[in-house]
Amino acid sequence: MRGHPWQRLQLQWEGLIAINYAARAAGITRHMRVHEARALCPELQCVHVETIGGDELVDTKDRTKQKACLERYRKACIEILAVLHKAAPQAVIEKASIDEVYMDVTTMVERELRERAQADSCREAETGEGGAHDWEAGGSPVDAFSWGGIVLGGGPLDVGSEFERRLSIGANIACRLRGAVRDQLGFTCSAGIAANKLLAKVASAMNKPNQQTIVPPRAVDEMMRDLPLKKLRNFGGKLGAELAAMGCVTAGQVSALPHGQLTARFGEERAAGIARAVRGYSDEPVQVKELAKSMLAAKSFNATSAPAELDRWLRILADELSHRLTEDGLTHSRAPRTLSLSYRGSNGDRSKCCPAPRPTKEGYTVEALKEAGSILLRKCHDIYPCARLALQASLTTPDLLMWKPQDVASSESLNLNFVALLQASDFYTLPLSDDQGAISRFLTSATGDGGAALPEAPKPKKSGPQQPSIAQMFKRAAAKAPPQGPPPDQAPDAASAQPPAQEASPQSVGDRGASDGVPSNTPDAQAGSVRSPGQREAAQGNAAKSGEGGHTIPLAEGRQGSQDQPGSKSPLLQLPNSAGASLQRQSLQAANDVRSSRPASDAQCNIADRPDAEIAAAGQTELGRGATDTAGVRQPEQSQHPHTRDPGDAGPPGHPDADVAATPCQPPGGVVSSGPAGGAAGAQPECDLTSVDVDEQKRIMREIWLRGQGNAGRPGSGDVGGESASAPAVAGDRSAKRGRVGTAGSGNGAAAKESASKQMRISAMFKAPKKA
DNA sequence: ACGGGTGGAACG
DNA sequence: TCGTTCCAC
Repeated sequence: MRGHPWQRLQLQWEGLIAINYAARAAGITRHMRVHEARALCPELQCVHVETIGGDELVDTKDRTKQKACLERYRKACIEILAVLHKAAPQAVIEKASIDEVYMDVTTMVERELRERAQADSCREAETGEGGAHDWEAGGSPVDAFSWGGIVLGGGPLDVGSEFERRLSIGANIACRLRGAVRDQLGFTCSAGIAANKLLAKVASAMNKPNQQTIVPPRAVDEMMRDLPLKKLRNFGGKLGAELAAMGCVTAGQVSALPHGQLTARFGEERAAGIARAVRGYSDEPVQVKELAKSMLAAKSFNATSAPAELDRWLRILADELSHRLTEDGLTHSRAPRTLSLSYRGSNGDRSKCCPAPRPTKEGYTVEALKEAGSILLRKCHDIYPCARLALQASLTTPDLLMWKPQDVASSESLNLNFVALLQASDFYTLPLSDDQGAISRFLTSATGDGGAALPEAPKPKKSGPQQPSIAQMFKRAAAKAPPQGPPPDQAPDAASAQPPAQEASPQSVGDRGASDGVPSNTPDAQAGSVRSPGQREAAQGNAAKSGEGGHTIPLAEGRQGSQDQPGSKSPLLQLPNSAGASLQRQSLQAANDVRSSRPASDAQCNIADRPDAEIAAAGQTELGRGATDTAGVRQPEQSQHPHTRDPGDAGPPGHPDADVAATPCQPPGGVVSSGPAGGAAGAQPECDLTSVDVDEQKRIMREIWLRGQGNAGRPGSGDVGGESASAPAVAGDRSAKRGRVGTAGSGNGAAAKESASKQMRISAMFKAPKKA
């Protein structure tokens, strides 16, 4: 609703689906009909969700002909994530929903703590005065208390408590983040700052429009006592109903239940989980999560038994899905694994699924998907009368990356986690633009051919000499961009000379949209603007050479003369986000998977609600990490009620407090490290694609991708270290950067093996989905 | 008139 | 491991 009168609400068909706070104050609620709402507020303006299908020229939203399209909100979500990444480069970010994120800002908090300590000791040395930081005077880089937020249990925060000092820094961060989102995108949000995700989420909802709430551990008991159970995540459904049947409406009431009653009803394990949750304890880690694992296009309609009707809807669903899938493939280098058709038929909701069809050289066409859907549909014998159809694809995880968890900077010393939940309820009331968006355009311009908007696919031609190498493609593209691109004669050959050091490009392609405060709505810019933490780190490490927005990846094809010589430079491509981004994102995911098996404390932010979303954050001490903590910070606070810990002395079975070997955190040499080794490993890019037109970048990425797909079916193609230009190397590990791409040759055997195996997985990714 | 998406657990 | 259903949000 940015820039629009508060009266505007969002409408879907006849019902209101997003109600801003001003309208709520007027008594308008969700699901109200327009005329009902207007009775309460005559000047009310409603905006319909964007739709696809039907006749686009007739502006009337027709439920019987069109389906809602949420693309705008997915894009906005990506924009928000990009802003958060930029504003909090070290944070672990978990996208919890389209308008919520959790952020673990532990490392940022600890860095701040270290800097303050350092400043203190400097001052002490200079002035001879005491070194204690003057928290209240705000002499720190960031004044701890100017942006705090609402402190539960009564403020201000206690500067005598280390934990509360951490919370205050977390609150500063949350506040800065909210400001960045608001300034750059126009969305307001709320936040909760607490010791774990559970508390942060609850807190973020406590003071709603555009505020943030801090939960010091001392306030938890009171906070939980009267908290309605439904406000607790996972307690809103059946579980909540069962507990209600046992006479419990608040979390406190459940806490007060006799021990045996819970276990009798739910069993030992589940009861323990419930008991912990209602007391505000949680050790669920914040996990790097930004990529959707599945995609769904669905439509409900009046029950019909006409096959042609279903066929028509199926086409519309396939159309939407095909474009989303193609876009996803291009930006994240992955493909759908399964395709499933869900329907509401005579026996209720059912589904059928099959391996996803492989993309043709047109990418994912409407036809391919629709055909697959039709086949599934024929297997549904109880489908008529049908009142709903949904086409869903599960996506492969691009496990391109095999970084060890310890390679990932953000996995270091987690003593305090923060989660930011970004909720933009106003999200759903974004004004419509004149531009209907890419998907609509596809539909209107090419009814029978959803691929019309895609560029002409190059003939895959068996890897003949006439097919330009990937390196050549990029080189040519770069050469075609004279204004910014390096002179053609300076773009070195893939196998020979080293390029001159790249100047840091002022801005990545992906940054352009958000950095100037003008939200960009083009798919290209959007896709490019997301950056994983890992990618950011890599970008920082190589900033001087690579340019901030690009990601350097080694080129797989062709022989590389000096592959195994230490310090030799492998030819590298400078890609704008896309493939490189997913690489590192995955590695972080892997790291987090590991981390989740040990005790981790978390904190969380919660950004919610448009005209004002909100951020919640939580902080807490981590248990189970000892002297190996790389930060060297020993937490004295464990007795101070870190809320990831169980109330009792002895943790219940499976409690994370159990001994867990601490994983020493090593800098990811060559990837994140900026030291000599890392610097050497970071070979110069062959050409800087950030200077190339975005469309051209996409076209190339698409070609690479399709090439890989095309090879998939051919036996023997796409092999590791092959000479063919089939599978592009998309790798970011150290050994690859040393030029060991695709070979299992000399040098460190293990490293070579690792590299080879990685290469294999990369190739596999470009092949057909399993069991195609 | 609870529509349109997501993610995850459980189960055969 | 796969296909399917159910659940929660």
